[in-house]
Amino acid sequence: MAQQNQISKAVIARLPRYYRYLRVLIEQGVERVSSEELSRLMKATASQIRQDLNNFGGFGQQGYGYNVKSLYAEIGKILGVEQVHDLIVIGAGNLGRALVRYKGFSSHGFNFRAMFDLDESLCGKSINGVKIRHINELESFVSKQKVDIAALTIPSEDAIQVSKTLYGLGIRYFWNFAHTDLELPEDAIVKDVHLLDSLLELSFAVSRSKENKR
Amino acid sequence: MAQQNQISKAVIARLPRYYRYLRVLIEQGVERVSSEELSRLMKATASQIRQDLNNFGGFGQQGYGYNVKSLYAEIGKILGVEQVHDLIVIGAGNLGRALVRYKGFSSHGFNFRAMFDLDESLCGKSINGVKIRHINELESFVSKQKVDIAALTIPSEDAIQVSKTLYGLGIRYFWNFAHTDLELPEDAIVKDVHLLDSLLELSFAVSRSKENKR
DNA sequence: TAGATTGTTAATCGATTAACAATC
DNA sequence: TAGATTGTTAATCGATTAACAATC
Repeated sequence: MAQQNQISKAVIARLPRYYRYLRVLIEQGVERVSSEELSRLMKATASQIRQDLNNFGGFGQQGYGYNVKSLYAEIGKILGVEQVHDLIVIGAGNLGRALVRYKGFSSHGFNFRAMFDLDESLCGKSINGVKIRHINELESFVSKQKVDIAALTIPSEDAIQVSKTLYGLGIRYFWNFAHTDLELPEDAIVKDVHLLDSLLELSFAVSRSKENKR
Repeated sequence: MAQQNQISKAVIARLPRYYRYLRVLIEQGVERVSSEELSRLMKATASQIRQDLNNFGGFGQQGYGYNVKSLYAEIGKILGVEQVHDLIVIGAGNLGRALVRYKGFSSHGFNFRAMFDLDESLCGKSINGVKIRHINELESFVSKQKVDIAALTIPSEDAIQVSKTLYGLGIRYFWNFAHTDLELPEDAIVKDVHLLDSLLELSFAVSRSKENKR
């Protein structure tokens, strides 16, 4: 366990991108790829690619490069794509529904098991086969079913509260779309998707370019 | 212009978060804050906060700290929140509709001007007051209207193609939700929101914790 | 003035890149 | 074997943190 304990966040964040490019290569029927070729494709350095991959073991072969299919499979394994992941979505609004309807997740083992909402009029309905339940069923549902990840698509204050409840019920992985930081103990792992923040970064770039044009 | 030309991406990515915390302080009626207090709140170092803010000029005062309201306003100005940003959304699917319906953007000057889709049966409809047009109206629309940012909520291959078209029409800022990297010249600024990638990072953490439990 | 806290320079840390010996 | 390309160590670069003189 200790070996792969200290892999930096930067490396982990790059893995899905490798995975993506390798898939494209497979679809193109490419059998092998060198770090040099991959680096040109991905606009990274070959050094970085070799360094990154070697965090997990030597997947390549000197004089040959990397076998595309097996590297793809290895990275998939590292990312946990082979396992089934059970998700619930808190908040059955537009964003929550968009997540449940999106086709791209299930092919990587992500399965939405239920949605929860405060709005009674939504309860009982199904989105893409996923039933909307009232938030007061949350506790009983989570204690009976396996839930790996909770996606939060509710307003900030609610997200902070509900995430605490979910933590209390044993959930440790959170996909947070609320525009706030959650307030959870250290061992909770939160992946934030702050849409306004990313839009503001774009806005910064827009404004700056206007400055420069003056 | 040269002064503020070389601010690192890491700093820019942190600005929206400062902005968010300062807003909360304003709402709590807090008048002034020291880098030390803010650092405790945000779980950052006071050093980093002072360093970050000083990229844009001395907003603080020795022995006093920072005035919350004016710092908030300054960061807002830097992020370009004071300006109006005109957006179009390519793809009127679930995600595109969720973006247009979300209330949080307009209060920061982001206005959706139109949505575009291939599906004729959607065209003419409006989502939250934003009209869906056929994709073949894109060129004429963009040449007549001011468009700052294009949000792409369409499949990967389409996103690559359409973004090239949009670039040709003069658009330089892209909010990309497609699960691919765009292929645009250097001066295009792309902010990616790769939902599957972020979910895979969570999945990695889930798998690794299971490893450790064995 | 004394105390507090900034702005800024210097030190440290980590991540990226370069180089090259090992090896297929 | 010769050529190619990895795995890995060393050098560089950039970002974060610490320290402290400047100053409100």
